[in-house]
Amino acid sequence: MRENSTSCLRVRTRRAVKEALADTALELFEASGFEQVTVADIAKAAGISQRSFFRYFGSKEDVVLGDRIPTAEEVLAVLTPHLAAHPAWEALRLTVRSMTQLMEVEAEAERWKQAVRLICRTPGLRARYLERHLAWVDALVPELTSRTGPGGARAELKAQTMVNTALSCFDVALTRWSDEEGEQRTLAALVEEVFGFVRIPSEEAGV
Amino acid sequence: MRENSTSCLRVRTRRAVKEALADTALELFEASGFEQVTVADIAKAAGISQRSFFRYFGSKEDVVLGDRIPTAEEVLAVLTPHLAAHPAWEALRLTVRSMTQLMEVEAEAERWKQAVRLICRTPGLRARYLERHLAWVDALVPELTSRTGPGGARAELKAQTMVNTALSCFDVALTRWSDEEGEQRTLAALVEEVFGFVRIPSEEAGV
DNA sequence: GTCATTTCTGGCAGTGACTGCCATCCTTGG
DNA sequence: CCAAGGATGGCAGTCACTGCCAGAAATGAC
Repeated sequence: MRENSTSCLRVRTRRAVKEALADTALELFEASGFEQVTVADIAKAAGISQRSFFRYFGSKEDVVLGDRIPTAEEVLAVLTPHLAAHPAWEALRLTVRSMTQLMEVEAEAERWKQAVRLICRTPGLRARYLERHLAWVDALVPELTSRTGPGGARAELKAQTMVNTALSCFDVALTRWSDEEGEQRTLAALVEEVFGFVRIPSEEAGV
Repeated sequence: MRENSTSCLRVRTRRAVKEALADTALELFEASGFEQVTVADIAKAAGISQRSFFRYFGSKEDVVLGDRIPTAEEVLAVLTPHLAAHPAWEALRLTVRSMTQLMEVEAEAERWKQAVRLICRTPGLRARYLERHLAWVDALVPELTSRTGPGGARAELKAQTMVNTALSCFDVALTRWSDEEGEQRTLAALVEEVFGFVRIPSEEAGV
């Protein structure tokens, strides 16, 4: 197949350029702050045109948030099996824990940590980050609604509450994790601790 | 005093113009969607220059979010007395309930409802809205930290979790409320129901 | 009423993020 | 070597937003 060999090499090059571009940009952001750095600055530092920058990243914010954040489909794929074997809140906890492990293992932990710190420090980025969370909520709620009890509207309300609460817990853990410099605490351990603060009584076994 | 009489009249005019401007803009947003409407459109429809628009609203998003959303200081002022008389989680619940009542009473309920619907429908607005929530979190967490237990870092972590969870509950209730057309359910009642799903065990009375 | 001060206003130019279009490469498979 | 397709750069244009400036209007002191 022609397309295969072509893309095999092209894709690799493309990915390498994208990686280098992200490195350059993050370095500049770290030094001068996200908003102070213009796209023109990044492009010049990376030796490409401004136009090409937007061929690699849909927006300036994408350089930071980029592909690091799982899509709604990925999260849903993690949730579904857990949901088959556990009650709803437990399944959410396990899902969040699985995601943290994905993030830490990938040898990009330090870069991800740097990105999260940048996100927490920049309101605009933080907002975009939360926007992605919303996509997760929309994807997870329907899956959960049927499991949270009988009542239609009430079940959906509870599902929304649970998902939002779980993501809040994740957010708190992630923020704290990115701030801890000296301590070696695992993100997963922080998630466990934060989830330990919250109880969601189950209604599945009867009222 | 000269400045007093001046501002007394000027401020009133200014407020009226701002109100009319917001009405015009919301009408356009409702009809064509937030992103489809340009600032130039709003200005033309309101009969002012584009430049003047930005003298009344700091950004296009401010027309929707505007002054409707309480500031961090206001929320803190509501929380503090509750915190003196109740355990932390209970105080947060009462605080959220108080805020809902503020929003419903003000005879602007329908307009606020319309705004919330617009916010929920527009990702960018939703993100900005959540950004304001973050300001609340930053303001409320310090006040709560001392009340959530003895341990320093752990207490702060728990406080962050509680505040974020409470705001999630508020958010879920508000979203549902804005969607309900026929039903006459109170926002406060919805808040009660949503908070009913969540338990935050207190550690204050001993480990 | 007159005058000086303050405030509001529109216009204009400029920045910064982003997009569409087009000409030009440069790689790749045949 | 050649044709096809992807990658690139440049250019013009949109949109949100800002600073600057000059003119109009309201305001307060006299």
